[in-house]
Amino acid sequence: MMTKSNSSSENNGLKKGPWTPEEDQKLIDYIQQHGHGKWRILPKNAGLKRCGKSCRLRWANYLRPDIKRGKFSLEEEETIIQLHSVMGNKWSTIATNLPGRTDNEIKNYWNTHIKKKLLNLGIDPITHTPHYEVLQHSSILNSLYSPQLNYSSSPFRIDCSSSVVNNQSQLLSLLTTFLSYQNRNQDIMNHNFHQNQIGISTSSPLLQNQSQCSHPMQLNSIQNFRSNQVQVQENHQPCATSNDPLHVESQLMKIKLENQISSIVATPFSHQDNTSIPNLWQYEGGYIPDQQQQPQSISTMQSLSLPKFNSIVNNLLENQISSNNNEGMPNFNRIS
DNA sequence: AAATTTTCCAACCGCCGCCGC
DNA sequence: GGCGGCGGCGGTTGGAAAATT
Repeated sequence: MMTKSNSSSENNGLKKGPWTPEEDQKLIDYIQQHGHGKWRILPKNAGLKRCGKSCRLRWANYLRPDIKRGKFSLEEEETIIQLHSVMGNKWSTIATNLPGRTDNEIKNYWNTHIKKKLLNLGIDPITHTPHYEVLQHSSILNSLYSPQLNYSSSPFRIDCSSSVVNNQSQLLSLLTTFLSYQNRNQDIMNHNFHQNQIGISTSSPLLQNQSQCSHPMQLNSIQNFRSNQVQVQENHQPCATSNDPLHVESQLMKIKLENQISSIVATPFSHQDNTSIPNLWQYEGGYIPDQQQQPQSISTMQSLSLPKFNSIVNNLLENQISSNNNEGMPNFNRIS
């Protein structure tokens, strides 16, 4: 592959551009025999017309035997997002937490895949916080964040220093979980309303054409906050009604997210060690509605146990779905 | 089938910090 | 302390490959 300058371009008699298989072999042979280091003198000894820097890069990013190739796994992707939320563009540090991946590879993957996904979800890839417009449409997030919204620095920046949600990376982990569903062709939430039970199955036909529908959250009338999302929404009009399975799916997804947020409010994040990555998949349970539980004020949810909160949410869900006038976004605000 | 556009990534560049002199 | 060489890092980009028209 021709990359950068033409392969014949030279600088002080040193070759630049893509490496040939012959050059690769020379480098491999030399390093296997003598080890690496002393990159300045290495190319001369190895018979390569390259600068040391080029050799080091080729070895570190491509020829090293312990490099893992191929598609990034879901877990790797989540790890990258997690770590990036904590340390920003520290690609080499992030790479130390992903065995076999190079900083260059992670950087590329971030720029070509993850950044776009986050943007599509309305999450700022730099601050890892939802864009304000997203928060506006999520009542529980709203109730948690409204008093702390900080408009002075940036319209998208959220002050997460409050005691209610005291760890930004936790919120991120939820959103990451949310995001990860987008690409799961299998093992995504199913809508099982039978016998008052909402569960999760390992496969669902509902989101099979995700590439067109993008994310449930954006199908869920969290709209008009990004032009590309508006476009997707317009291309998929049927999602906007309560009878549409995709709409139901999106409601469930939203509730699952809010459910997790509630559990975090109840159990503040205690990890201080940045190298410790919370398990994003620890919550895989369904929701068991408790019909006796009455809806309560969102403001009291901070002190609710998770099962109680589940039942409240499910009562809400039942009410929302049984009513016929809930086009678009479920209106949780009415009980607050 | 061909032309055009978009996506992707290998490799480059400039900068920075460390180390030895 | 100052200087230069080196390794390492992060941002950027040229062009191949893939996707779209």
